[in-house]
Amino acid sequence: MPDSSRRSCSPEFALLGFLYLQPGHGYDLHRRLTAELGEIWRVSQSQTYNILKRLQSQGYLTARRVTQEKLPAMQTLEITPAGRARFEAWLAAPSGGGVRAVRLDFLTRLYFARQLDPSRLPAMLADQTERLRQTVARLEVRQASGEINRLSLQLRIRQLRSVLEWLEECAETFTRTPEPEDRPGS
Amino acid sequence: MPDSSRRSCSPEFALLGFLYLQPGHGYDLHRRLTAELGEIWRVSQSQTYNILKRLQSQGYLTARRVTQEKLPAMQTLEITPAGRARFEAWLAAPSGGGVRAVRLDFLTRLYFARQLDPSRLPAMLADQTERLRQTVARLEVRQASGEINRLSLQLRIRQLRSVLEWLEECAETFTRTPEPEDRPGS
DNA sequence: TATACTTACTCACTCAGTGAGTATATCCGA
DNA sequence: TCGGATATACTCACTGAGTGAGTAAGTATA
Repeated sequence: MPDSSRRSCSPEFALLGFLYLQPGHGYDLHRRLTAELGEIWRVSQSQTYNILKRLQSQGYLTARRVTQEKLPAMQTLEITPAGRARFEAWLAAPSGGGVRAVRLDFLTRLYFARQLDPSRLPAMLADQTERLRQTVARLEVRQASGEINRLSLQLRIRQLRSVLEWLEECAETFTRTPEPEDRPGS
Repeated sequence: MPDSSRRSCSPEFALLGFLYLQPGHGYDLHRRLTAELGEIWRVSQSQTYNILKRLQSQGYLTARRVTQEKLPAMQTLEITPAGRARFEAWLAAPSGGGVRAVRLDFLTRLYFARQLDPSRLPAMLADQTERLRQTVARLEVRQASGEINRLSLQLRIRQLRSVLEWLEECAETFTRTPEPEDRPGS
């Protein structure tokens, strides 16, 4: 794994989540991913297929070939019980305490929690805030050797603080609009 | 490539840069990387070797086997003219306008520019600031569909703004201490 | 009638990254 | 003195991230 606390560095849980909500096929899942979470995950079509293939080989999805009248044949993907369990575990577990984890993992969890269990949103936001505070505290006492390492550390701390501010704004947004209106697939 | 503007998503230029300054071998380069730029690049030893092997296969480095009296044999790596050119081009070219580019690419360039041509530092900082301002401006007019995409966009803008603040602090640091005292390899 | 787009996917490739393993030498304490 | 920890210096096999081009059909458009 690249740097730190990478539970999911690819949109695998987003894809799993779409299929948790309803079955679908690769082409469509890619479109939904870019439409619904395009500011979070920027993946190519082939990469989407790569991930789906892996999820399938790991037993989280099953595929069924469907021939269509006029359009090319497609593989309808369905989530397995193992896949459902995996997704639920992911959704319930906290995200990491880094910037990246918030930008990717946490935001994706927000997206699904909003649709599946909006009552958990305040707790999720509070937990994440706490986690980030801990990370900041840890970095603040850390000493780096050399000017560049010090600057890098300062940058990371600043970044984390701005995530904390953003989380406050987030909390506001969700208390203002407790019910999601723009449900996907409608 | 993962998300956006990834000129160098691995410490290849840092390694090339170390060898630009003086020849060395893999083990030592990895140690220097973690010591000098450990807050920027967090790579395993084997990954360092992977990158070095690639640089070698691309003709930017040459290796020479050296047998030692008591210690294991090692490969001394030397930069080629093509490698020097590549490094110089990288050092002179601007970094991307994203957070990641600053955290990785730009900071690494700062590290080397400080040693090789400190007079360019103010210009580098100014250029990078300008680039980031442009990115912010671009994102501010962009509209995202859906609450989550909007939140993600707001987060990115906040992140960029905090990088801008950090750049100001950076400029201060470098005007206060124009001469680097902690040169490596001394 | 040509051509360009949409649907739906496949393939071959490079790069990122890890974790364990190998082999030798030195140091340090019981 | 003997055994274990640590340092030097790499290697290997593996999974996963990511791209870009290609394929093959139907459908709209000019």
